[in-house]
Amino acid sequence: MEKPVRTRLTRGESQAQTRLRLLEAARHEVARQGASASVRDIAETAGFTQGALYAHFDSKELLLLEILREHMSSEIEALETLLITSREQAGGIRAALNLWLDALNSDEDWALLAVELQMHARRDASFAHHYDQLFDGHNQALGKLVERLAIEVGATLSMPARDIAAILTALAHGMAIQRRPTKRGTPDPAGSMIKVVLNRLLELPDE
Amino acid sequence: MEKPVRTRLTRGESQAQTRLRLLEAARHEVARQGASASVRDIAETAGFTQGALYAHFDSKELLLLEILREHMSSEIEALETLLITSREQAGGIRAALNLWLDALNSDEDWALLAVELQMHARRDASFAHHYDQLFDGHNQALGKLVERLAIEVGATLSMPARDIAAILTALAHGMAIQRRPTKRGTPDPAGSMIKVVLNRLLELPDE
Amino acid sequence: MEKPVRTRLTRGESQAQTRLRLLEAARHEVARQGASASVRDIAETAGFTQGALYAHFDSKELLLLEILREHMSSEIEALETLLITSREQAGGIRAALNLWLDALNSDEDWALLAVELQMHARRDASFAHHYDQLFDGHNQALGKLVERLAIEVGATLSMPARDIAAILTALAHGMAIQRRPTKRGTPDPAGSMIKVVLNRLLELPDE
Amino acid sequence: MEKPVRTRLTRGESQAQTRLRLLEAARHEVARQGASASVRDIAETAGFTQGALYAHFDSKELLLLEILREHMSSEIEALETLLITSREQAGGIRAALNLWLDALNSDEDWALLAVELQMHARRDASFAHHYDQLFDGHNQALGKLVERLAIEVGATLSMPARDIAAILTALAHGMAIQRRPTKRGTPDPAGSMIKVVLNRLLELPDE
DNA sequence: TATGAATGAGTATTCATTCAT
DNA sequence: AATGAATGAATACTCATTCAT
Repeated sequence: MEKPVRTRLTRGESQAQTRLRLLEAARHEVARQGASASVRDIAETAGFTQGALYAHFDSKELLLLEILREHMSSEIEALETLLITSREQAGGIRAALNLWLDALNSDEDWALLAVELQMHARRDASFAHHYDQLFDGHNQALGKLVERLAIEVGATLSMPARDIAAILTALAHGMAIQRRPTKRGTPDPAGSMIKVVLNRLLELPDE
Repeated sequence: MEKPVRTRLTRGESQAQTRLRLLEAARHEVARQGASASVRDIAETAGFTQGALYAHFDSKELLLLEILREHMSSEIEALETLLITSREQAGGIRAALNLWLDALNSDEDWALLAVELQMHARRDASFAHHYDQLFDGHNQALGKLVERLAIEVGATLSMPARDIAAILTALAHGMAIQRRPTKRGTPDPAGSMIKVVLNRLLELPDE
Repeated sequence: MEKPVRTRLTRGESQAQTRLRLLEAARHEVARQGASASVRDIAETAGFTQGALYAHFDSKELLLLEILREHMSSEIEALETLLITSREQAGGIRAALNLWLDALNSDEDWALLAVELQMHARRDASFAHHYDQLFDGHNQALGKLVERLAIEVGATLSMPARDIAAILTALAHGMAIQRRPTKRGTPDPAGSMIKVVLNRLLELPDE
Repeated sequence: MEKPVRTRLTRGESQAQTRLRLLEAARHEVARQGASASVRDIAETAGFTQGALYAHFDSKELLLLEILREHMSSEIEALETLLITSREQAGGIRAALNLWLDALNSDEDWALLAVELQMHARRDASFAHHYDQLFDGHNQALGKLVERLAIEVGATLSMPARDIAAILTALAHGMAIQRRPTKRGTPDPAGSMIKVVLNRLLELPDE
């Protein structure tokens, strides 16, 4: 209709911007509707067409995997920060551990997205390849953090750190799907259970 | 497949038989395709029409819920048996505990079905009502078993038995979706992890 | 399940009773759901099976036609009574005329049923045969009443009485489908419009 | 049917053309089968898929409503033209009035479509919203025409013009569903009845 | 006479994906 | 690079009707 006047983006810039807007829209729609958000909705929210979406991502699931990847990496980063700052902070490592687990457990929406992609991976071998790569990377990173945490609190690991990481993830996922949508404000009982489990695995007494 | 010997079935018998064949077919198809198995496939496998299926079950999900219910109740039964026989057997309670957990964890297909129905319950409030009822019942029964087990092994429970049951279920579900379809015979690493977690929660030393 | 103890009905009595209960149930369900009430619902309400229903009526529509027939004949009867009693009553024929039209117009549910059966008759020639027979009979009876009414009030008919009857019916049906389900107690504007039309056709002044 | 000459359509043109073809097909199928024409049939007749149909219209009923809307607006237009040209023509206003009513009454198929959508509106509140809007607009426009017509013929209105419009519509609908498919060429008796009614409501003598 | 299990063809609607422009 | 119209196959579910018992 109207001729848009733009401050000339280079091809690359514009391409990257479109991609970002698609990812942002996907994040928004997945938060609202879960992984069953439709490609149409995501594209519309981004202000683009479905075709544009497919120009940037080979499938709906690979788009969702991308936003999961970003979330996971920022989660790891946050945990690292927490681990570092806790040393210098009041309350000591124990308080930090609590914060850590709360962070791990807080993202119900993300856990559900991960579950749905994991289920999809079971059915689609080619997608499984991509998913596993992401999962393994995340699990390894989480394992390293657990290791550092154990050293920090002077705990002995009763099993490989990677396995503990896998347990924590499984537990978070398993509890996320159990949870019925709760009243806002209600503290989530899943959180405290996960804490107890980790304490036990690190052979620490409960609080 | 087989030529049925029709020694004149009464109406009630025939109805019950149809119902059983539908449940059997559902079990088979769900094992193959997961909960996304279509009503058409299930009905066809059973050798009936879709209409017949709906004459016996109000919705696809309620049919799947039914087979999950049967499985859960036979699982509880098996665990009870295990608990009783272990007392009199060699190897003592520890060996029994291992068997117990293996049993809990071995049913990957069932865990996946439970996960899919749980996800469905999140989206459909009326189904959630039915699902929750089943889940709560199962969790309570499992909790009671955990309690008896703790007494048996002389362990102290660090949290309500129901919570431990919920954790075990969450863990089994969470690990089931992590697993890729594996070669038959491969021992499943998830099993040993769950064992460690339960040991820790019961404050028992690992083996 | 249980063996019913009955005071032995003859075959004919029991048959007639079943028929009556089916008709009664049909009336009830049609009042609730309209002509789209399902055969299953009707049979269940009657306490019988669908098969029993088909033993008594050749099709769903012929059952509905039957209850429409009964209603129409009792409607004609009521109008005749009204016509007779009005002569001897205070308020004279004018008051009676009003009552008459209110009666004609009051049965929204029946009008809707008639409309749905009429639409069905357009699509199904064999049913049309039955329907037309009923309709023509009713129209003729209504026409005769209009004639007597005209004599009673000393009016001149500007067209064949049968045509006036057809117009009244068409108007009642046409207004019934225009109406949205209204609050109970709200006086229906359609009623007064029909009155004016009849007054005009009888060349009477409005009130 | 015809070989389209593709002088390169713009996207908008092509979209509009598809829409038109769908509407055209809907008109055709509705004329043949009534409002119960299936989405599948309509889409096939148009030469598209069901999906394409749903890309253009939110539901089957909204598509049908659209073709009813177009018909109603062209009907109003035709009546306006008739009203204007009648003044200057031989036969005077009386002849015009006859033509007018014939036009009003002639479209049996459309009346039936309106009836079916009206019945659907009774069952579906959200559709009722759309339908009522169309109906009210049409009724108002028709009322204005009745008013102008009354002035033209020097008649006094015995009730609000809108009510007369509603009566005419109800009568046309009510007669349309009464009618059995007639032999071509047979003059429709419904027409003359409606004429008499309008004459009476305008307090004009019959011809 | 009444049963009720089973049929089978039907319905509207949804969706990720493609491709000519 | 982005469009967006169109695809086509799949989905759960409904219903009047039949028929062996």
